[in-house]
Formats: sequence, structure tokens, C-alpha cells
Amino acid sequence: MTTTAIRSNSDQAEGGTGQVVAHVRNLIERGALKPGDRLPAERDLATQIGVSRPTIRAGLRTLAAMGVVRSRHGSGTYIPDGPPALNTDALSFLAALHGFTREEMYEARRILEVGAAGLAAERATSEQVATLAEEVASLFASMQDPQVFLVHDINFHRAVASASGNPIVASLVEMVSAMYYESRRETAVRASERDLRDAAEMHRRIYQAIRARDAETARRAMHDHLMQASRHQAQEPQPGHDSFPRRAPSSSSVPPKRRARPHRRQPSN
Amino acid sequence: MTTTAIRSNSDQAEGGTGQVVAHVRNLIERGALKPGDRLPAERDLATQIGVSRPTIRAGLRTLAAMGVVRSRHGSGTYIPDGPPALNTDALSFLAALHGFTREEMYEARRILEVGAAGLAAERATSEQVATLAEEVASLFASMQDPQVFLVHDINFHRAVASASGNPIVASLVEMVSAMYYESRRETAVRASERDLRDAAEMHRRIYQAIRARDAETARRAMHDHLMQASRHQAQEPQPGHDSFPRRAPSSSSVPPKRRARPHRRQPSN
DNA sequence: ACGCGCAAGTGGTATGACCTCTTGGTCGGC
DNA sequence: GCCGACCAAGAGGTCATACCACTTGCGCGT
Repeated sequence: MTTTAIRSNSDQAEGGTGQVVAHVRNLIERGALKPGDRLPAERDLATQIGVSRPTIRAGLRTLAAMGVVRSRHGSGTYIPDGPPALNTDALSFLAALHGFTREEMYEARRILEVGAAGLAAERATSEQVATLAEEVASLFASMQDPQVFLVHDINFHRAVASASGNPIVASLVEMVSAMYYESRRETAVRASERDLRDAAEMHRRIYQAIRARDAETARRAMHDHLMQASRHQAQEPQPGHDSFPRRAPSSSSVPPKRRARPHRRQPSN
Repeated sequence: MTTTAIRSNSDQAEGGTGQVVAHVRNLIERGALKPGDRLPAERDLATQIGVSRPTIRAGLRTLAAMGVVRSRHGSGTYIPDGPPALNTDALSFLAALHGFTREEMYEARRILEVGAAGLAAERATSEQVATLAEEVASLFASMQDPQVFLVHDINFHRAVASASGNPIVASLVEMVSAMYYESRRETAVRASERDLRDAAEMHRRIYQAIRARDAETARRAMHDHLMQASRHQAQEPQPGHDSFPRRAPSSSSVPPKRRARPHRRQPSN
């Protein structure tokens, strides 16, 4: 019975750069840094913490990649305000690395967004409902341009997530949506106008259920929408495999589906 | 009707460091880099891409923060194998920054893990079921030590997520679990032994449903478990607010719940 | 009073050096 | 002949310094 320790994967408790991350974290937890604030200049931080500027920059870059800070050339390093936002690229990289399938993406979206739709029906403000209405209108208005349609499609789903009132759920949906957009952008042109009309209609139903404060109908509508989208996309002409890594050709016959991912062990350093 | 552009939040198409990230991304998409591989040495990458070593290091640090690569002192920079893993610290930072409430965390967990439990019931391998059984046993065995109990608690939920067979869902659960662990670690000692026994029992029910391949029961059991845990925790002695930022005292009366987060705009640079 | 421009300040990059750690090969002893 | 200790090459980590690019706001000139 192994009592596996829980460790952050970027465990930088020691080392200069981890010192920087920890310092900023302390500032945040002490309330000295709030969203919108500007951090001290790198050269100042260097003298404060007692490390060199390159080390400071390394730590700040780590924080920037996490979405905790944002550097603006010539101006300073700031903590972004607005809703909390994770780095959306991370999931896209993992998708490219591990070859996530469309079905897996839709499955993840279904789990997340069905829940988000239910919450949105219970809590959406009138402004958020208005935003949803606008995006639905944009969907119907862009049925002849799959690329523009896709943008409004994603925007609608992000708006639903935002209307859920739960910033964590909203952040996760943002990540998954960004990954989906990345992988869908190239193939979106293959969607038939009939499919787009269906999709627009289903978005409208989701919107109406949220507006009517009917959580269960909203959940079902979101579920049906994502199921149908997944089915439609599976029927489209051969997907461009070029964006996904191809397995190295092996002498033995390649398994037809996906192979399980064995945990090749790696030294812990 | 704004056609909001969809941009990655770490949009580094230009600039030296973004060049490095893009280069590695190309290597991945071309299949030249697979999980477990080692990247060229920093000094070599520098000459290949045509930038200096600090720039290379900046790009690699960004990738490391995303969980795409992992540097090991004295050995090299590698692409982690094993299941895809996002950086779990990011959510913890956002939690500290924006003061996520426990209710929001449980809500997010409910959405994600109820779905994961359903999938796990449909797909878990016998090995994964065995892992779940072990963790359940560890839970019953550690009821007198809340800290150890918490570790096995989290491990059980991670195992369920892994058994879902969906690596995206598993990654998201990992993130949320890590954040939850961070915020719960300090207050876990307050849990009564009776609550721990209840919790262990509910984990056992989840396990049994998954083992029985009963998806709907697994979903309900997970839902009930997280609901009850949320309720119990709300009843515990005053939670240590010290890890969460306190709002600056304002002259006007503070709204009782949480105020909406206005999007203070910030220059786009 | 208004606007233009310059200068101070800030992040971004480059160079080069040195340190620590890992790793694998080699040499010695058993 | 085998095994262990040592060492050296190579990798990432840090530092110091300089210079470049961009932003911002103050102040000068009109």
C-alpha cells in the first residue's frame, strides 16, 4: 500500500528560480499583490530576493506561463485582472504530443459543459443571457462561413461557461475550448451548411433553456448538441491527420485503435 | 456583434522566446519529438535556431511550466512520458489570487468527477479496479490520521479519473485535485473521525459501483460523496482564512457574498 | 494652454564565464 | 574475470554585464 506523496510537478522549493516563484506566491497570499497590480521591476526584485536578474526572469517566465503574471515590454510585469485564466496552450501541446482523439475532446467537453450549462441556467445574469443571445444571432448570421461560425461557436460555449458563475469551471472550459479550436480550425471548412444550421438551432435551444432558468433542459440540450456535433464530425471526409503525430511504423501490425499508455518510468532526478 | 478573436494567452509568434516554443512545437507535430525523448542540448538548440542560450532557456522554461518538457540538472531536457500532465500549480495560484471558495472547488470537482466516475464504471481495467480497492483499504486504515487520510482520499479520486480512460479528463481532475489538496491540507486535522468513517464508506460505494460496471450508480455515489463532503466541511470550526486574500476593508458595507469580478481593462501592449 | 519630443525606466536579448550535477567509461583492486 | 571507485566530459543552473527595444510621462518649446 504505497502512500504516494503529492508533489507539485514544478516543485521548485529550493533553487534560485523556485525562490522567486515562492516569493511572489508569498506576496500574493499576504495580499500584497492583487489582480491588476504591478510587480516591482526585475532589477529591484533581484536585489530584494538576493539573486541575479536572469534568475528573476526565469521565475517570472514560469509564472507568466502559468498565467499568474504578464510582462509588458517597456512597461512592467503585471498581474492580469479580469476573470482567472489558465494558460490555454498547455492542453494544445499535450494534444499534439499524445494525439488526443476528437471523441476524447468531445467527451471532456460534454462532462464540463453539460455541468456548466446547468449552473448557467440557475445563475446567469441578464447581461450574460444577453451575450448568449448575441452569439446565437451571430451563429445564424455566419452559417455560410464555417470559419467565422466556428469562432462564434466557441464564443457561445465560453459565454455559457462564464455564465456558470464558477471561475474554476470557466477556466477549464476555456482550456478545453482553446484546444478544440486548435484542432478544429483546419477541418471546419468541411462542415456542411446543413450541419451548421442544425448546430445553430441547438445553440438556440441551449440559450432558451438558460434564459428560462430550466437547468435540466439546458443540460440535456448541451449534451445533445455535443453528441450530435461529435457524430457529425465523425462522418466528415477524412480528417487531416497531418496535425497529429503519426506513430513510427513498426514491423508488427499496428493496433487499429489507440494503444494503452504504459508508464515508462523515468529517473526522478 | 463583436467577432472576438481567439488568441492563445501566451501568444509568442514573434520574439526570440516564442520562436523557441514554436520550434519545439514543430518538432512535436512533425513527430520528431515523442514522450520520453531527450531534446538537444541548450547550446545546440541555440545554434540551430539562431538565438542565444538565455533565449533558449526562456523558451524551455515556458514549456517546462506548461508541463511539455522537464529539465534535469546535469542530464538534459526531456519530454515526460507517462500520462499527459498539466502543471497543477497554475490553478493553485489562481485560487490564491482570486480567492476561490470551497463551494466553488467542490462544484468543479462534482462536475468533473461525477462524469469521470461514470466513464470509469464503463471502462476501468481490472488493474485500475484493483488500485481503487487498495486506496479504499488505505482510507479505512488511516481514519485516525486525517493527513494520511487526505492523501489517500485524493489518490482515490485521481485513480478514478485515470480509470475514466480519458486523458483530458484525467489531467483536469489532477489539476483540481492538486488545488483542493493545497487548500485542504491545513484544515484537514479538523475533520472528525466520524466524518472520515463516513467518507471512507462513501468511497467504498463508489468503488463497488465502478467494479459492478454500474455507471449511473457510480455517478450518484460520487455526487453524493462530494455533496456530503462539502456540507461537512462547511460545518467544521472556522476555516483558516489565512491562506486566502482578504478583501481590503472598504468604507461602504461589504457585500455579504462574493461580488462579481469586473473586467478592469488593461492596455493590450 | 497645448502638443511634440526626448529621456528615464522597464522588459528582452546577447555574451561569456563559472558552478553543480549527472552519466558513463576507465582503471584499479579484489 | 568481475566489481567497485574514481574521474572527466557534458548537461543544465546561475551570475555579471552590456546593450537593445519599447513605453511612458515629464518638460520644453511653440
